[in-house]
Amino acid sequence: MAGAVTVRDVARLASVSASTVSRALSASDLVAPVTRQRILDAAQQLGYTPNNSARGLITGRTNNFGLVVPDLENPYFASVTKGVQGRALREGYAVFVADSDEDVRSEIELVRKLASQVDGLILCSPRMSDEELADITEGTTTVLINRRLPEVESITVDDAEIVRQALGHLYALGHRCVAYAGGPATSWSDGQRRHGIHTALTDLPGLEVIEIGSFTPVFGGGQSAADLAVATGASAVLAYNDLMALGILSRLQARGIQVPRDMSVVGIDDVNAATLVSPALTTVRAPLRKVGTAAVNALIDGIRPENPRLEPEALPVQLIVRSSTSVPRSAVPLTSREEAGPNERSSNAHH
Amino acid sequence: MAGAVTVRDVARLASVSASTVSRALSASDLVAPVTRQRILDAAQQLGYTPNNSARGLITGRTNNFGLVVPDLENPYFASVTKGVQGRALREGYAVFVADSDEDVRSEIELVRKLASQVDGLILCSPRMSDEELADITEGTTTVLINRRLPEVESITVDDAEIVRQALGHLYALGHRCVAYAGGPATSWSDGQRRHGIHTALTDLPGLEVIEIGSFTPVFGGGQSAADLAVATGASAVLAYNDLMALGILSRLQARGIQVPRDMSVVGIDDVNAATLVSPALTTVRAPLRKVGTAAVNALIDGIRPENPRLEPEALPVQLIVRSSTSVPRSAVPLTSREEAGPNERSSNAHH
DNA sequence: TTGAAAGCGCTAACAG
DNA sequence: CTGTTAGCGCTTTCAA
Repeated sequence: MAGAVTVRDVARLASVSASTVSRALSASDLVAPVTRQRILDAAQQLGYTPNNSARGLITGRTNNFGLVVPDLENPYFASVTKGVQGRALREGYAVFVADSDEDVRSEIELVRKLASQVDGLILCSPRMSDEELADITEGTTTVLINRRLPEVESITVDDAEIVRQALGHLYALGHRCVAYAGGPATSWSDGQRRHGIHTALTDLPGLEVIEIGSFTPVFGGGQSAADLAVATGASAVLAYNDLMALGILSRLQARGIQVPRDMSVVGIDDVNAATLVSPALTTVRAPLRKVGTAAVNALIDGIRPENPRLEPEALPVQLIVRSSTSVPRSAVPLTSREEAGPNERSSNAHH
Repeated sequence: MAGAVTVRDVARLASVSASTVSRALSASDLVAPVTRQRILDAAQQLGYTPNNSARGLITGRTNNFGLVVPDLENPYFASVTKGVQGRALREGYAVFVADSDEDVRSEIELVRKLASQVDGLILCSPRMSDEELADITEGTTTVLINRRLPEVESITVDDAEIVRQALGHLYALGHRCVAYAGGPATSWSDGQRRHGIHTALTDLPGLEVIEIGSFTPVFGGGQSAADLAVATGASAVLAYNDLMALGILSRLQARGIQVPRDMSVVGIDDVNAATLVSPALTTVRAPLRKVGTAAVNALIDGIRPENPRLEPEALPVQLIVRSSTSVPRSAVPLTSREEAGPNERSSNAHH
């Protein structure tokens, strides 16, 4: 297609054999510098481009990666994709991106289709079951994002720390009753976060966290969650992610409930849109692009284990304070504290 | 990698020759139904997956497409990518996605890298010059998005109609002085839109459109544009795209200028984020995903010209009225009455 | 340091 | 309808 020019053409022009051309182009130190230069010039002159199919056929490697995400329009995955993309490219890999549209069946299909033509696969929070996942990744170097599975490499963020920082922030502002609007019940991250809440509570005496349910982790889910959050009487709400938090913000505004005066809102991720709204969203930033780059690094380590580039187990996060949080309306002035009994109320069990 | 099982293995198990297996898997009607079934069963049983490299080597086709976009985190391109993705997949193509990070050099590099391993390339508003573009697409089936170039297939939206609808809407509300916050001067679309403004004006007597400059087509660009728009005394502002409109909204709010009471704002594209803010953004929807699918269709037509799937020259658009536009403050009530002088440029400029 | 030869897995003539 | 043969463009032994 692109270039009908082959190694043989280059070889002829450079007066060497095809194999020498091949060597000059890959294992460059196996050929005499002069010859090598001559070959390079010839290749340049002819506009030679190696045929990936032929190369792949014999080496068994494609220099391609595959990435499967549930929804490219979700800014979370857009950022991760961007991270994967950039890093892969810098390492000489092109990447297939596939959008499963949040659907398990197409997810499986995509993995099948891609697995055969990549050196490694990055699966971003796939919906499929552990068994399907284990089954389908068999024989392909795979890295999971935001999900752990024995035997499979994975990249996650520090969910416990996310919750700790979010809750710590609200606690410091004086909030003592916080609603948690959770993500999908099947979500691995959501599980981690709910667990993190319980851990965090031991350090935050007097804090009560009310779990108001599981929601689809998008704008609409947040809108539904908002009313429930209000109904609990909480002075602040922590959402499973920014998209939900944005939905909460929107619904609250629609009801005339002022943020942060009447209700503080905290998101998770620090998606771009978090700064597009007003009040700008206070959130715990997850290093989304870095998640992507780390996944690529892990993949490369899996393929070429020589010089592994180490990554932390769970990527660090950071609270970003913006305008959607403040001291609660009912706050006790800092000077004369101690109103609610210390360590009195603790988290209610999830219903 | 994935399956070391080859056509020969399948052939052996099905007691046929390799070529029959090959035929059964592609030109299915060239082989006896019984044989075919036997082969399919054998393939299934062995977990056979065709080797794309080998197939590509001989057929010269890869069944892959490439897509180059400036920024995956920009929701505009995210949507286009999603469209490309979905359609390509349905047609049996996997797609390489490459993010050029708005950089010409990497754009060129990406095209080079991808061109050799795809059947077609979709280039989304590339920054490179016409010459570079023409040069680089030489020999590769290419479809351009939002840019026209002789000899190269392209998909665009109806920019003139976008402007007509946006301006028509504002005009109908009673606005007579509108600021246009343009996109990059080098942008093909922006040129079309400015041209569209002049055309539209002939149908909208008494309307004045003030072009306030060229801005980077993102949130920050909108923020800068906002103050200029206010300074013109216009009662409404049309932005080059939604991201800019969102920036304008934000800056206006920060200055205490109420939207839409003091100033109406109209965006273009109807990106997801347009509904995330309040007031929700009035905008002219461009069929972003459809742009992607149309590009894929065009690519397929270019590759297999047998049964072309026709697409309109420029994709249709639609005004979406939300809450960021209203009658201008100084509007003349429809009933009659003269409040401000005719042909006024009543403004609420704050300096 | 280089060349000759072999073959990766598949498909496309061409016979049968 | 099916088998045989040949070869896509490249890399990689193995000799020289």
